[in-house]
Amino acid sequence: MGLVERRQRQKEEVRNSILTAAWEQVLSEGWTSLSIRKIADAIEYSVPVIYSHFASKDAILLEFTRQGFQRLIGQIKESALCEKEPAERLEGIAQTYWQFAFDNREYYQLMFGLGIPTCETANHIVEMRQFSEVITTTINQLIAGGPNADANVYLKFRTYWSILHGLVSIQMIDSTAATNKQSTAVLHDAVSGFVKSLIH
Amino acid sequence: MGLVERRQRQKEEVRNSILTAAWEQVLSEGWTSLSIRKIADAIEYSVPVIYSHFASKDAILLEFTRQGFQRLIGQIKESALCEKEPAERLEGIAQTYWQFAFDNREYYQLMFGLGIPTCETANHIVEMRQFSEVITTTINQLIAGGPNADANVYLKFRTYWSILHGLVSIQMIDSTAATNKQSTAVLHDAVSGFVKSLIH
DNA sequence: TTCGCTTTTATAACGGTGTTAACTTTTATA
DNA sequence: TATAAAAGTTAACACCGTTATAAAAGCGAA
Repeated sequence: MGLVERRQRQKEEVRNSILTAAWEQVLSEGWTSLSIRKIADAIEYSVPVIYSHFASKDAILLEFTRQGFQRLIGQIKESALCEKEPAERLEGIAQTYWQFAFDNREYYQLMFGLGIPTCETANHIVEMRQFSEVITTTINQLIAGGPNADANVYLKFRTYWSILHGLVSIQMIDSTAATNKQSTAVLHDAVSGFVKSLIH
Repeated sequence: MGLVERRQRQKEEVRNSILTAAWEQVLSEGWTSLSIRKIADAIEYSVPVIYSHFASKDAILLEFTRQGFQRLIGQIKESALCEKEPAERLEGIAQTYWQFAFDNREYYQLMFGLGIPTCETANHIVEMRQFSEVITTTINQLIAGGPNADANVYLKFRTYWSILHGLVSIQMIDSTAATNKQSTAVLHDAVSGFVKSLIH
């Protein structure tokens, strides 16, 4: 008798309905006004049911953070496969990162904006490490054999990521200021500058 | 009779006590757990008194944002005076910006972290425009007569600012990762790369 | 089928938040 | 001294996250 299995499946369904209801609220009202009570209302269950699936509101946000990183790393790996040359790969990753941020503003804001993932929470997200790995590997390929072969790769990764994050968040702050074309030009400018500094 | 003046002075004192009480709370517990009620408790007044000085909690946060920009622009102008050469000036401003962010983590997080100042709120802060002006002017001095004299200065400003903000916020996310010396090295690296791209 | 046990779900409360309406006290003026 | 204005307080409203407690439902054994 697949009784316990059916129950498991039903539980899973409720869990998913919680997440989709939460996501709809985030899309229509933003992260700040997301509330457990409104989720309960939307899925037509009482509040404590939510707490039998998630330990706290933060746990729900963490789940979305995880999802966000999963998406991001998926798209980045995909774009990394397209380019053979490390230099072009770094350019492609940058474009993908940028695209992700503005295709998924809510995700990006949760992942890096408010909340500010501390070292503890961020390190618990496996996908974050993958993100770091893909880029670090590419940088390594780029500088191997060059004049900067002895550079601290982790520091270089941080610089690269900083450039991306900085450009994205400044663009998000005043998104009316520059056109999309201008902004991607800035992105290209900054990244190519970084790449040049690595191989010269 | 300096009666109305005395009252004005007393009102001002209460206003200041609100801000200092709020600031103490922020220092000890962070922005998220700052509350009107706790402020009222600290200054030994009832809650509505606070609302006779500030229209809302956001108004209090806005006041601190203003203060933050005031400090930042003050320190930046000071450091800009030290250096005559535009290239070194940009280096100095970057160091000052970095220093400000980590000397005043709470300010920086309020100004750029949570909340994410939208274009509307940010533009109402006069000091923000000054910030933009000082840097834009310096960039202009740097590229005038060079091979990039026709570059879009505003875009270049955005790139510069993005580099700074990116480095600072990534450093804040995992502040245990790199030593201060390494981080300022990264800062120098990134900024000098930017400067080179402007004059070559 | 009915009893009892376990799982699931709901009600209601606790302590907290920002905000404001209504009331009281103090203060200064005519 | 009466009166109008200012200052301040109490208490409420409508929320929030979280949880203790009670009710309902589902299921196995008698």
